[in-house]
Amino acid sequence: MSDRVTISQVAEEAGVSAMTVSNVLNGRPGASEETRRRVLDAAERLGYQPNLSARNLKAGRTGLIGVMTLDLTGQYGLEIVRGIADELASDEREMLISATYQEAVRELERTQFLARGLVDGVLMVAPALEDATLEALRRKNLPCVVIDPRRTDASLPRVTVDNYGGTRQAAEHLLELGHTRIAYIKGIADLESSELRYKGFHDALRLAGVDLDERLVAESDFTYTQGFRITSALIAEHRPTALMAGGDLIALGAVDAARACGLRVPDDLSVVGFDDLPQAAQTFPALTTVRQPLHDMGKLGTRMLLSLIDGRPLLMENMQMPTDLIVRGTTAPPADALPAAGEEDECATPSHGDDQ
Amino acid sequence: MSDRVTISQVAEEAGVSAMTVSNVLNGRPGASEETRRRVLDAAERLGYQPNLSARNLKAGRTGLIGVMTLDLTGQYGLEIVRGIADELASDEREMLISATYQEAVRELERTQFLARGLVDGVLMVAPALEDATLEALRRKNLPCVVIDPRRTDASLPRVTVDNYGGTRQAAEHLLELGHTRIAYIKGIADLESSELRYKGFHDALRLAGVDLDERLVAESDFTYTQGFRITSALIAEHRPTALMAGGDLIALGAVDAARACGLRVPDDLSVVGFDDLPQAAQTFPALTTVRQPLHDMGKLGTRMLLSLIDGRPLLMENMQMPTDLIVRGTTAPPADALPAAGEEDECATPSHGDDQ
DNA sequence: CTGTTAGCGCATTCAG
DNA sequence: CTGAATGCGCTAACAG
Repeated sequence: MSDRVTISQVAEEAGVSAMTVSNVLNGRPGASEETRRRVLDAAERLGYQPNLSARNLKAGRTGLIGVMTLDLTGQYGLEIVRGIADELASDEREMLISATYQEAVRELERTQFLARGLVDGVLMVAPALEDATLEALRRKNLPCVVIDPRRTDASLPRVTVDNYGGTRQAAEHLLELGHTRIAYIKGIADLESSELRYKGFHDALRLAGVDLDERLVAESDFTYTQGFRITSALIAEHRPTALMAGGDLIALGAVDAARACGLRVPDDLSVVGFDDLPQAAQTFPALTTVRQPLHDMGKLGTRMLLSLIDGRPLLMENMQMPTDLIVRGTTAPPADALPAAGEEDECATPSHGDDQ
Repeated sequence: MSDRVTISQVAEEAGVSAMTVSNVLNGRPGASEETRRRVLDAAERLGYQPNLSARNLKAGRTGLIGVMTLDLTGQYGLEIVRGIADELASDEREMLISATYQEAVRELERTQFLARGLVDGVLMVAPALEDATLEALRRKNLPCVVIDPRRTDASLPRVTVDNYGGTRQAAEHLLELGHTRIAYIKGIADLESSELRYKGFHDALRLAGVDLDERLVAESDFTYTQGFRITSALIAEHRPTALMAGGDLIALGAVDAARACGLRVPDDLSVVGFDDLPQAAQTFPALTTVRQPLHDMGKLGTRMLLSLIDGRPLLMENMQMPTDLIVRGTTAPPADALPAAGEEDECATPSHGDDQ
C-alpha cells in the first residue's frame, strides 16, 4: 500500500496548524515569510503532496476527464485521443480512458462508473450511445461531448466531420482525371458517416452525368483484409479504373490487392482512401485520401467539454469540421490503353494474420 | 456540475438510516427482506451510486491503475496498452493513461501526480526512468512495474523481451536462405534493446563465419521515413541482398524503398522487421518479422502489478518473454543472378508527410 | 497573521 | 436487525 504523508504530519513537523500548511501550499496570502519557509521546508522534507481523493471529495470535482473509446486498436480513434491528450496537457487535467470494445452494454456500464464522481465530464469517441447510456448521463447531469457519433440524433453537443463533402470532392478529383469506371467500397453500413460518404460519391457521379455501375459498389467492415479481398474480386470481375474506399485501411488493402493482381497503382488503378491515418503517408506510393482532422477533432471536443464543465456557454452545439482531399501518389489519369486482361486474374491472397 | 445523490438522501427516501443503506447496497447481512427492498427501491428511484472520491478516501485505495506511456502515437506502445486494458477489464479496475511525450521531466511530473493517491499502482511502458522518478516512486512506496525499460539497471520489477534471441534467430533464417550481404538498420541508439538486437544479428553472422560489412550497418530513429531513406542509400551504394531492421516501421520503409528502386521484394531484397505490429501482416507481401508478444507483455505486467498491490509476492522480479520469428512474404533466397546494377539507382522519394 | 470548527460522502465500530 | 458516533484528508468560514 502506498505510504501517505498527511497535512497534519507536515503541520506538526513545522510546528503550525494544518490550516496554515494548506494556506501556504495553496499560495493563499496570510502567512509570515518565516512561517511560510518553515512549512515549505517541512513539506519538502516529508515529501508531502496533498491527497487527491480528499481534495476531490471536498471540492466536488476531480480534474479528470473520462474518454470513452470504441477500442484502442485502431489508429482512427487513437488520433482523436491524441488530440484530447494534447489539449488536456495544457490544462492541469488528467485523462481516464475507457475502452468499450464496441459493446453497447459495456459503454453504459463504463459511463455509469465514471459518473460516480470519478470524472468531471466525458468525451465519447464514436459511441454507440444507446438510450440507456444517454439517460444515465442525463440523470447525473454529467457534461458530455460526442466526437464523431454513429448517429446524429442524440441531443448532445458534438463534433462531426464533413463526410459528404469529402467523398464528393474526391470523386470529382477522379472524374477530372478522366475516370468513369469508379468502384466504391463502403465502410460499416449502419454508421451514418458511411452513408454520407457514399452519398457524396454518388452525387458527384450523378452530377457529372456518369452512370454508376452498381456492381462496382461493395460493403466492408473497414479492415485492410476486406479491402484486399473485395478489391481482388472487383478487379477480376469488373476492372474498374479507379476505386474509392470509405476508410484508409480498406484503401491500403485495395492498393496491395491491385499490386497482387499485377496492376500498377496508380497507372492501372487509382485508389482514394478516407481518414488520412498515419499509415496513409507511409506507403509507396503514398495514398491519396480525404483528410479528417482527427487530431483537431479531439482538441475541439475537449475545449467544448471544458467549457461545459466550467459552466461557460457553448458557441455551437454541433461543430462540423471540414475535410480535405490530400492528393498523393495513388491517383492518376486512367491508362488510355488498358493492358489486355490476361491470366493474371488469379489474384494472390495476402498471407496475413488477423484483421484491423 | 454533476448532480449528486448521496447515501443520506436514499436513506431518507427509504425511511431508514444511511448505515442501513450502505449495508444493503454492499450486500452485507443484517437487514430484513422488507427493509432491503425499500432501500433498493429508493436507490433505484433516485439513481443512487456511491461517490467514488468518498469511498476512495475512506478505503485508501482507488481501484485505478496509472499507465505511463511514451506517447499515444505508435502502435508499439498501444499494443501493450491494449494488453493492459484487456487484463484490467476482468478486474473491476480502471486505467488512467498519462502520455509523457518522451520527456523525462514530464514523466516525473506525471508520476508524482499519480502518486498523490490517485492510483493504486503504476505501469510504466518504455519509460525514461530517471533517478528522480525512481526516487519519487520509492518515497511514496507506490507499486510499480516496468514494461520494456530502456535501461535494465533500475531495480523495479519488469517485463522484458528476448531481443537478442529474436534478431539472432532472424539472422540465422537469412543465413540459411543463403544470404551473406545482410544490411542492418538499428533503432534508436541509446535504447538497451537496440543494442541487444544488433548484437544478436552480429553474433549470428560471426558464428556462421560470415564477414560483417560495416558499411551495411546504419542507425535510425525507428521511423518509416528513415527506413525508406536509409535503405534507398544502402541499395544505391552497396546492394545488400537482405536487410534486417530494428523495428517494423523501419522495415516497412525498407520494403517500399526497394520497390521504389525497382527491386522486387523478396526476390531482389529480403527484409525482416522486429515487433510484429499489426501493419506487418497488413501489407503485400506481408512482412517477415520477429514477433514481440506486446499484448501479453501488457497483460503480464498488469498481473504483476496487481500482485504487488494486493501484497502478494512476485514470482520473479524480471520476466523475460520470448520472441518468435514469423516468416511471411518478405524473405526468400537471394536471386542467383542479381539484375545488373542499372540506371534505376535514382531512387524515388516517397511523398509523405510527417514521421512515425 | 494563525488556529478552531465543521463538513464533503462513505463505511467501520460499537451500542441499542 | 438497526442507528449514532467517528474519521479518512483536506479546506472554507470564521474566530482569535
